[in-house]
Amino acid sequence: MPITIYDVAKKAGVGIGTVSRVLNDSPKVRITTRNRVMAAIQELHYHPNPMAQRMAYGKTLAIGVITPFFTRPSFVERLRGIEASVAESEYDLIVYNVETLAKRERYFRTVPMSHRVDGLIIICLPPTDADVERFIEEKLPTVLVDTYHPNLSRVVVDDVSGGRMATQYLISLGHRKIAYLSDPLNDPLASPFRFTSSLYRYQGYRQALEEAEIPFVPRYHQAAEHSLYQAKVLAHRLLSLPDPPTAIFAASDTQAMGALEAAREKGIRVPEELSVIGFDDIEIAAYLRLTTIRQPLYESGLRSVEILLSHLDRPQEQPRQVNLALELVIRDTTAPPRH
Amino acid sequence: MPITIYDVAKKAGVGIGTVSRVLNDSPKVRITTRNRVMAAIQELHYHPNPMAQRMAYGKTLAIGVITPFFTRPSFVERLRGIEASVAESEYDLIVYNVETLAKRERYFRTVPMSHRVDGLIIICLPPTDADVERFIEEKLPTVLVDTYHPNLSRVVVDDVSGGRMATQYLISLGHRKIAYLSDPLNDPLASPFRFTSSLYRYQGYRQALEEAEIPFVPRYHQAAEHSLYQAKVLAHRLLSLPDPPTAIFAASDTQAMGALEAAREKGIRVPEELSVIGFDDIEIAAYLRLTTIRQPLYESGLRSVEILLSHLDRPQEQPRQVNLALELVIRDTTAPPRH
DNA sequence: CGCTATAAGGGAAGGGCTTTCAAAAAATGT
DNA sequence: ACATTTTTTGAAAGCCCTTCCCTTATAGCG
Repeated sequence: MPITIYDVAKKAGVGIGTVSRVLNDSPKVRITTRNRVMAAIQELHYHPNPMAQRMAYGKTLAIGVITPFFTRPSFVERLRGIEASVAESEYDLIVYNVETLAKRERYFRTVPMSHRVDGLIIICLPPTDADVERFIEEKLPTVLVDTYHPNLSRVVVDDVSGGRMATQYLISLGHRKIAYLSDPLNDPLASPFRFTSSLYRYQGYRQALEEAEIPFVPRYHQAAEHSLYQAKVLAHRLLSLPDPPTAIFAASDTQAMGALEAAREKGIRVPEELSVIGFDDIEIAAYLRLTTIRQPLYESGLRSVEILLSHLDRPQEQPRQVNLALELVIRDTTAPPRH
Repeated sequence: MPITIYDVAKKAGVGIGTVSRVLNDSPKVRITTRNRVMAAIQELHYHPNPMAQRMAYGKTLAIGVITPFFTRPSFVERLRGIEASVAESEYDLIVYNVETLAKRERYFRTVPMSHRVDGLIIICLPPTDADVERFIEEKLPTVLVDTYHPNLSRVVVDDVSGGRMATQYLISLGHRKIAYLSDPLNDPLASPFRFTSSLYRYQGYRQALEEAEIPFVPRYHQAAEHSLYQAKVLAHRLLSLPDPPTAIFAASDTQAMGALEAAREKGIRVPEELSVIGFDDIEIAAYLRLTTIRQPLYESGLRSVEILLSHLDRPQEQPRQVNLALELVIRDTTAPPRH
């Protein structure tokens, strides 16, 4: 019942090869013939069957993205960039959402074997060496976003330097009692997906302290599962210390919001009595007038697609790394400490 | 180079038909033969080429979802439900994100013709009659979520009743000066995607007022583009009226947050001096202790997939409607007005 | 005007699977 | 053990494209 290339060929009085050539803009078809074919296509409302095309091409014309995207606005923003970019290409975007370790395992194992996508983008989920070996064995071009593996292309920011940037800024304002509020850094139980950015930001924080010869106070580092609520709890703990910090560097804007909320509950004025700086610059940060380190989330999505498409064109290409710039965005939640 | 069904057949010493039967769990293959084939599959690490399967089946084994999902957390939550459900099926999930009218047009036109998906889910974007005609003509099973068309299956909530519920609750607390804060209701320019829920909630609001014989005050209805910031602006306007409302019903939790923020900026205490009620019960609402009308966002995604899969099994099925329940969630942003 | 060089087009092969059909093998009954 | 039924299996057809090879039409040239 559906119209095939044969119907078009018959109607136009040509062979199917010619129709296909018209479809694929092959130069070797006379303009008059082309017009005849085009007319037939119009008339029959013909649309080539994409599955047959994919079969013939030996490609799936699909790109997969594995992401833990629903827990944090930052993932969604990256995904938004990816979708925008894929939409401009001939590829479809297939989304695999990871919320559990089981699903992570499943997707990391089955997606490469199943040959359902021509290329893969992975957001924030660091693959193991074994995973990567599998990707390469299956010849599945893969690009990482906000995570790293030496054998895969990746789009990253320098989180260490971002951590330093934030901390240095607080120091430059005159702060010396600076806390770092994050998700768990090394505990695979508490952080099963092994997100790494908080750890690197922590390292930057430590570096900045050291450079300024400010001794690190272990109690000033508080970590818990990533959520607004948990962040608020941690901030309460920090602000209840006998010698509370005058500034809090939160590993994400979401966590910074928790800190702001805690301060509000304790009646501590921001930025007069407490400075807060976040990380990411998600949409709501501008609204809250939150000082933060901006990373180009949307752009990271765009760039990852760009790299992937280039790998798809040239399968032999070497992995490459794109570093996106971080930027300090000063708003209203940071100020010099009192006297 | 890739391993095909022929390699497996040769290795197992059977015909390709038999391999295919094993692959598809056909009952008519002897257990001994099946084992032999299985062994060959294992040994060769064979995975059937999905494109060839789709070609042979005449199906794409993909479900598309068209959504404006990146602007509001509620869309993401619905999408999360859809992904979870699709992941349990044999289908892939292809995401089409709509941010502009142009993209809406493009997806609504091309997705049905292109035969890239077997079924379609559309979130919050009401299709026109012409759109629906196209879906039906192309025999593309389609399910709507949070929007309506008589000829398509849909998963909805009763927004009118939700609007009443919210307003009645405020009235029951003793409020009589109740504002409604929403996105534009009828202006297609300001609301190009024709989201309808705010309008229905407004109708419920009006009904509740009428039932309580509270005259409707036009200035108490303020509308602007959906965003936290715009909502704050509107709330400021409401709170600066000569006779300001004692309660604000916001058409979404995001907008309720704007109202809370405005109150805070004006030094108006919530809930003592101002009650605020939202709609949706997105994640952050619990954290903010926001009173709201909960709608089952995640579940709406699950259910839509369920219906779609059933339509895919039985193409002749009649469109059906699933109504999900709304629920008043009382938290800390609502209280009786002061004396 | 005939011959060659080139452009254009027809049609078969191929891609990897499912499914149908007919043949072979096994099971059953006598 | 043989005929008959039932189960199991192999092979071919079909799904709808793209591409390659070869033929035919056109153009160019002497």
